[in-house]
Amino acid sequence: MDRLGKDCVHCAHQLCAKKVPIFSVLDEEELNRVTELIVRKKYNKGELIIIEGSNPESLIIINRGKVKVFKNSHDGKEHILYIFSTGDFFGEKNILRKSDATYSAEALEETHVCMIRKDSFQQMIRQNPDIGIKLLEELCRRMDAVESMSMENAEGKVNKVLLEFSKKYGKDHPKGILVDLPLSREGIANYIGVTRETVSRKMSSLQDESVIKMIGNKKIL
Amino acid sequence: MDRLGKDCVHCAHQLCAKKVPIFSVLDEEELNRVTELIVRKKYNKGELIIIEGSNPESLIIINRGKVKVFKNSHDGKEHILYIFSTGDFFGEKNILRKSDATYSAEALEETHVCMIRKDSFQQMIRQNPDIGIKLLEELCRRMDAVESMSMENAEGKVNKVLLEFSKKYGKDHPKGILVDLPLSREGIANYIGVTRETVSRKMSSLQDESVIKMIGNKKIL
DNA sequence: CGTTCGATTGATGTCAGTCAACCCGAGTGG
DNA sequence: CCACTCGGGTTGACTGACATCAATCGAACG
Repeated sequence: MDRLGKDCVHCAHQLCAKKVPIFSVLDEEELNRVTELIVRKKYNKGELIIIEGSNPESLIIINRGKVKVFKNSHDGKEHILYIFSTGDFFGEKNILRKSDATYSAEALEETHVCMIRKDSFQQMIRQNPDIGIKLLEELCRRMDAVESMSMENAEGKVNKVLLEFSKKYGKDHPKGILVDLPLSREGIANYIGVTRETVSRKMSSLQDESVIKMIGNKKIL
Repeated sequence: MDRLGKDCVHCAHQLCAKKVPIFSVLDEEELNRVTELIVRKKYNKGELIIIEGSNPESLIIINRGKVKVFKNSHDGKEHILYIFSTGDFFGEKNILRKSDATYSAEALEETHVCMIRKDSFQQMIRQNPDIGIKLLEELCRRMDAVESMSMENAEGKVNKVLLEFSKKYGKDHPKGILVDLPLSREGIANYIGVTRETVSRKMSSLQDESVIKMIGNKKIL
C-alpha cells in the first residue's frame, strides 16, 4: 500500500481521481464519493501488476508511471498489447467478464496506481453513467488503433509506432521533437509483432532518409 | 423504412429491443421507452449501410440478417473487421467519437436494422447505466477476439475463424457440425488478412487430415 | 579496462503472397 | 440439350519480405 495520502482525502484527489480523463465529468462531490472507493498501490519497475491466468477483480488506473500489458503466445514469445501511462486505465476486462485474465501487466518504472473493485465500479457507473460513456469512448479509440495497425506491414508499423510514441512522449526541441522511447528495440518489436532486427533495420533506413536521428535510445524527429 | 410495425409498439418490441442482448437488462416499461427512440430500416443484399468517410450518427443494431464491416487499405484491398448478425450492434464509434467513419458496412443478405441516434443513445445510457455496462462487456469481448487473432499465423487464423463460424453459424448434424459459411474464400481471406489461395490451401490440408469435410461452400466438422 | 547486454549488420531460410494455369458449377443463349 | 462463358475455387511454381541465425559493435557500468 502506498504510504502517501492514505488518510488525506485532498491528496487522494490530487493523486488519482482528479487528473484521470474518465472522471473529468464529475463534480467535486462526486469525486469525493469516487475517491472513497479507491485503493492505492505502488509497484516498482519490473513488478507484475496482473498475471495471466489469475483472477483479479479491479479496474486499474495509472496515477504515475508506465505499464506494459502483454500476453505470451504458445511458442513463448511476448506480445505487448498496450503501453499505458499516467491517466490511462486497464483491467476493465477483469470486472466486466467472469473469465481469468488473458494477459499480464508489468510496471516499466516506479508506478502508482488506483484500483477500483468490481462491485464499487458497477455502483459507480450506475451513479454516474457518463463515466461509462467515457470508458466506451476510450475503448473505441483503442479498437481504432488496433484495427488500423493490423493493416500495416512491418515498415508501416514501425512508422506508426514511432509516430504514436512521439505524440505521447515527445517534447519540443529546437531541431524537432525529442522522444524518450518507453521500450527497447526488442520491446518495440514485441509491441508491433515483428523481430528486433527488423525494427533496427527500418529505423536505420529512416535515419538514412533523414526522417529521424537516433541518440542512444532517444531520437529526434 | 421498414413497412413492418411502424405503428405497432408490440411488433416493434418483437422486432428489435426484446431480443437484443444489450437490452436484456431492461424491464417492460423501459423497453417501451427505448423502443420509441428507435428507427427501423431495411437493406438488401449488397447495400451499403455505412460508407467510410461519411458521418453517420446512429448506433445500429441488427434485427435480422448479416452485415460485414470493413475498410480499404491504401493499396485498395478490403479488410473485413467483423461479421455481425442478429442481435449484434455496430457503429458505436459514430456516436462516441466526433470523427468520420473509418469503415464501411455492407449487408450480406436482406437485413433489418434498428438505429438509435446519438442524442437518444446518450439519454438512454443515462437512464439505464446497465446498458452501458453491457456495451462495455461486448467491446471487451471483441478486443479479446482481436487480440488473440492477431497473435496467430495463417494456419492458426484459418483454424480460429472456422471455429468461430462453427460456433456462430453451425448446426448439429449426424456426422458433426454443419456450418453454412457466411463468406466466400476470398471473404474469409480478407477477414483474417491473408490471400484466398492461402485459405484454400489451409482448408485443403484440414480436409486431408480429416478435420473437416467440404461440401460446396458448406462444411462438416 | 573488461564485462555485459542491447543494437546493428550480414547471410540464409521459410512462410505466405503473387502469378498463372486449370477446374468446376451456374447461367445464358443458340 | 449442348456449347460457351463467367466467376469462384484449387493447385503449382516462383518470389519476396521478414524471421532466424550468427558475428560484431558499442555504450553503460563496475
